[in-house]
Amino acid sequence: MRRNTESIYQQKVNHIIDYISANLYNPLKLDILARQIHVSQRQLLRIMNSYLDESIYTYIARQRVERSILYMQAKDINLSKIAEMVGYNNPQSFSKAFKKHFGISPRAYMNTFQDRLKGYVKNSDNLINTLECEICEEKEDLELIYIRIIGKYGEDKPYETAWNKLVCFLKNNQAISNETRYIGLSYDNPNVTQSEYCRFYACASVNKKITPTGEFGSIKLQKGKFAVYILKGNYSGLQELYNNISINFDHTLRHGITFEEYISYSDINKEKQITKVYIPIK
DNA sequence: GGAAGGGGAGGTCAGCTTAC
DNA sequence: GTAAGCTGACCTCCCCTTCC
Repeated sequence: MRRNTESIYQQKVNHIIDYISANLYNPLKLDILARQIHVSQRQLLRIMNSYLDESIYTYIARQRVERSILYMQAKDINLSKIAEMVGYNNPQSFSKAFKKHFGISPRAYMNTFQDRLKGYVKNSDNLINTLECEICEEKEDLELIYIRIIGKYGEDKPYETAWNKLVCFLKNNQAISNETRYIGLSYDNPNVTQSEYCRFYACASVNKKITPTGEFGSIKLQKGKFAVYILKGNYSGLQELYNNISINFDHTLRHGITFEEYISYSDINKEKQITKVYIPIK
């Protein structure tokens, strides 16, 4: 493939992936998506097949049922509502798609999840004490430039390559300053999404307008309140921290905190060896 | 000449409706 | 929650044209 074409395609893929992520509850017909990036429906299929390693239709269906898992973790939402929230017009279609993907019905999955929570509550006091957590508020939206990695979280080589590419891109655009923040966005829960499909965005904040090209994209983190978990030392304890946070949902719920969306990010500060994991909250 | 992109045809399957 | 039947959207293949 020609270099220029590849660069254009990567931008189109970035746009479509971000569009799907933000519009899962809407009809995502092929013609609508094709219009988003000004290509024919056939060309859209070709481009996405080659970059996603799965058809766009499979990708959308997978995103929908995986997103539904997150909504199931909130109380007082029934299956009909969840089906609607992830783009299904009726719960039957949602149930069918869910069972095809996970092998069990949504109702069975929710029951299993509630049982796990009950087990967690019994032992929660010890766990709570091991987590250092604070609430912070970001006063301004954060403009970010990102490069996407799809694959197992924490794989050294692709992550190092991505961060190096990002820094190089920023340097070329004279966009690095002392105030630059390096942020990792984790969009998928590896306990739900197969590791080879997990999406991680290596991001850096920018305080001037930059037009992303090729594999780089731009994204805005909304201002608001966050629960911030802090990991001191190297990254070897990061996985354990994420595990603790994921089973700590009930702890946060009992403190009046609910999840709006499963977008967490790590604020990376290599000099101080501190990683902050942010969970957006209401 | 090779890459990119479109057209057509036939098969497949997701989604919807309905019934239980 | 499950199953059957129907419909339309999607996928795949092959071939052709256009573009660089």
